[in-house]
Amino acid sequence: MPHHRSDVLAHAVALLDTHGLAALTMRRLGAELDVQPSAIYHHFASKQALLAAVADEILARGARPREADEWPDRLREVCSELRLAMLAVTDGADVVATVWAFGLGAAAPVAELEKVLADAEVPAELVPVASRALVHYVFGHAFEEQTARQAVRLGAVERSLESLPDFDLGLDLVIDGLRARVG
Amino acid sequence: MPHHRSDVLAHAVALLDTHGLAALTMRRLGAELDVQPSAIYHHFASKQALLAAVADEILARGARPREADEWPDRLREVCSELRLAMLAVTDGADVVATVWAFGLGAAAPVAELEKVLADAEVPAELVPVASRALVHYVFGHAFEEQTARQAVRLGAVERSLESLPDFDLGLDLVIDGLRARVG
DNA sequence: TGATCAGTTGAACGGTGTTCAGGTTAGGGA
DNA sequence: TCCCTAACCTGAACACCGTTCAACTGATCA
Repeated sequence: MPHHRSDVLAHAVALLDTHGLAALTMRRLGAELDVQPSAIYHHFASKQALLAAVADEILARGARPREADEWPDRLREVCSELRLAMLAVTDGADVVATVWAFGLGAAAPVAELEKVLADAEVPAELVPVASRALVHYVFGHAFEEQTARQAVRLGAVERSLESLPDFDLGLDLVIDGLRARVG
Repeated sequence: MPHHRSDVLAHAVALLDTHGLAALTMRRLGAELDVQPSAIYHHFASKQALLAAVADEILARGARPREADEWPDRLREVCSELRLAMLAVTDGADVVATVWAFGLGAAAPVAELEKVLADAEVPAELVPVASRALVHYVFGHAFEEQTARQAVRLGAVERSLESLPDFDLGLDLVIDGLRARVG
C-alpha cells in the first residue's frame, strides 16, 4: 500500500516522540512504514529535508491563539508557544533548534518575534538583536530542560528538576532590558 | 612511535580547525597519527570523551586575563572570552555548546559567571537564571556567526555578515535587565 | 488499450563508532 | 642479564548509517 508524504512525516514524528532522535533513521522509519529505506527518498530529498519538515510539523502542532495586546506579553506568548511546542515531542528542542540554525526551516517564530518588535517602538537596529537574543534563550533553555528531563526519566541522574532555572524569569530579564530602551 | 593522550588531543584540535567537525573522525584522526582507529580508544573511552577534551582544550587556549572591577564588565569579559575562544577554531561553537549541553565538559565559563553574579548583589534565585540566559545567548550567537561565516567562505551564500546582530548589544540587553534587579 | 507516473524494490557503495584478542615495545626491579 | 609489567598498538570484525540507481508495480486517465 503506497504512502503519501504526509504519512511518512506523521510516522517520522511518532517515531521521534516514542524513541528519540537517535532512533529516527531512514532504515527504522522505513521499517515502521513497511517499506524499504530508499522509498522515503521519493518523498524527501534527504534526511535533512525530512528533519526540516518534522521541525515545522512540531511547530504547527504547538500553535496557540494570540491574546495579548501589549508587546511584552506578545513576546511572552510567542516564546512560550515555541517552548511548549518543542517540549511536547521527545528531542523536539534538538530538532527544531538544529533545523533553524542551519536555515532549513522553523523560521516562523523568529519572523513573528521580529514583527512584534517592529510594531512596537523598538529601534530598528535592535530588532534582529532582540529577536536573536530571545530565540537563543528559548532554544537553549528548552534543550537543557528536555535533556535533563530525559536523563532523569532514564534514571541516569537523580538530580531533581528544581535546579532548572525558571523560564519566565529569564525571559523577563531580556524583555526588561528591552523595555528600558523603548519610549 | 607511541603517542600520548596530549598528542592525540592536539591532533584532534588541529584536524577540527583545518577540516571541520565532519572530518573529525576516529579513522581520519588515526590516519593523521599514523595509527589504527582503535588505538585512539586507549587514550579516550569514546568519541564523546574525546570531544569533551577538545572542548576544554578550546576554552583553555582562549583564556584571557581578567581586568574589570565592576560585575557588569566582568560578565562581559567572561562572555567575550568564551565567544572568542569558540570562534578561534573551526566549528568550535558547535563542539563546545554540544559538550556543555550534555554535561560532559566546558563547565568553567558557566561556573565563573555564577561566581561573578553571586559576588555581586544579585538575588540568589536569579543567579542560575541569569548565568543560563547569558550562556545560551553566547552559544547561540557564536554558533550562528560561525555557521554564517563558514557558509560565506564556502561561497554557499553571498549574504553579507553585516546582517548578523551585534554581539555586545544583545549582551547589554540581558545585563541591563539584570542591573535593574540589583541595588 | 496504452501511456503515464507516483510509489516501491533490492542491492550496492562508502562511510561511521566501537570491540577485542592478540602482538609489540620500552623500562625497571631482581 | 633476565623477566615482568604496563603502555601502546594491530587487524579484523560487527552492526549500523545515509544515499544512489536501475528496474518493477499498479492505479489513473485519455
